[in-house]
Amino acid sequence: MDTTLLKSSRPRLELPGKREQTKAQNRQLILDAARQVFAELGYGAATVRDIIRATPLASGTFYNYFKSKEEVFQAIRDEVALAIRPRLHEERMKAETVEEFITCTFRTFFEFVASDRVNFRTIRHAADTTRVRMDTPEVIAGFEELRNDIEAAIAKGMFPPVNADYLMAAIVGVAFEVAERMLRSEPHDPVAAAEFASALFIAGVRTLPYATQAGISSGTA
Amino acid sequence: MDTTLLKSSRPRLELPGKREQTKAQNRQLILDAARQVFAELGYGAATVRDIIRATPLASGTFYNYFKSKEEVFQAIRDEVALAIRPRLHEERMKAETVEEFITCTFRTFFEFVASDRVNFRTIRHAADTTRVRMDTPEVIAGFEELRNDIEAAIAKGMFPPVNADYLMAAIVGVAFEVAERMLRSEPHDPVAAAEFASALFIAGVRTLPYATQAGISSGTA
DNA sequence: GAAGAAATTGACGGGGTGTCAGGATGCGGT
DNA sequence: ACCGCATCCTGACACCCCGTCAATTTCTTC
Repeated sequence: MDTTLLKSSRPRLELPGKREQTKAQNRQLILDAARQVFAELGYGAATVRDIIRATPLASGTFYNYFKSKEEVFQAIRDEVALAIRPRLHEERMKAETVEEFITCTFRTFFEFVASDRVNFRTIRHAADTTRVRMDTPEVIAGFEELRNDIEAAIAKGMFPPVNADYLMAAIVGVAFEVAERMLRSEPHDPVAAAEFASALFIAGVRTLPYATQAGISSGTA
Repeated sequence: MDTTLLKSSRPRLELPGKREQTKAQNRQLILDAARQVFAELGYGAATVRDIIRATPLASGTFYNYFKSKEEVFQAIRDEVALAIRPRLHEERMKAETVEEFITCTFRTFFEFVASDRVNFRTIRHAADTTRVRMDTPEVIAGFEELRNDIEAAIAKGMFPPVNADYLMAAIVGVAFEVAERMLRSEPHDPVAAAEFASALFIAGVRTLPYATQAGISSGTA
């Protein structure tokens, strides 16, 4: 569709070459079909054949681009993770207080989810109760970035020395689970969700048990 | 195996009848095999044939007991939910303070997970990053019971009037995600996990935005 | 334009799915 | 003890999905 500078403008520096072009196009065809099919049937019920059938390509071609439906799913998730991760990291780096750190994390996340629920619907089957969550390398990297940011904030004295691993896990758990609830009621209200989650953690980090490694001791009363 | 009072003691009130017996036994055979297979291959890769092969039964017999591998999985999850749900509810009913309410919830949950990781491993593939979470009716009932308990606590004046739905979601999210982390490092320390999660929420509920329906207003500063 | 590289196609062997007719087995009545 | 019935078990079957591969088409390069 987006055939800008195909043969209209100067074919100056590397015009992609028709080979490269259809390659990128086919990949996109498959990804779009997969999003469609996953949203319709749910990840579990969807099949590589379903995806390729929603495409003008032949079944064998699928395997030139992805090894399995799992890998397509990963690619879709990675797209999402790559879109949001830098934003989250950047905002957290600018934070100078606990409040800013927590608030901007949740604010950005919930707003992203609300605006991108097509991708998030992919994860759940409509009529089914099965939820599939795939922690792709990109997603895991996002989690670890959060943990690193927490550790950096502790080092700066911004956070008390809490267990960064558990705090990261808790933030992730609340973010995903509350997002789920948020999507369940129209109209979506990412601001309310973010305020809720932020308040919980802002108060929480002040009283979390301190733990440099694995020891436990109560924080401030 | 457990053939107590089969033909030794008085065959008084309804001895189950051989038919019923083998039926219950076959069901258990399938469930045990399924637990084994899921733990070994992961839910996604496991197949009805794998399960039935780990059993002396024929393939067709499987479908006399369950419609699909999904239904077996549900049955297993329901067993777990039924085992822990009454315990959680009972302890929360006894709670007279926010601290007790929160603490006993997490304490019981994490100790259960640590002692029952066979069932929890079922949910994750060993080498794979795909996580499957199935919210069966029993599990959902457990979530709603938590929300009801929260609402009851609010009515009693024990909790401030927070958004019970979000609070429930947050507790669930933290419980599952922190449990995941807890299981990742040996030896498991459910006490530390519970202390962490409890501290977070005990402080949190004091400052959560109050919301009777969907409105938002800050709680105590 | 021809030779070569690269990508596409669809048929194929292997295996999983759910079903069903036929056989086995416990149950109740005589 | 035996028979007829209902129930359950069995494994073969038809169908579909998977991933591969030789043949073919399409692009690139000289």
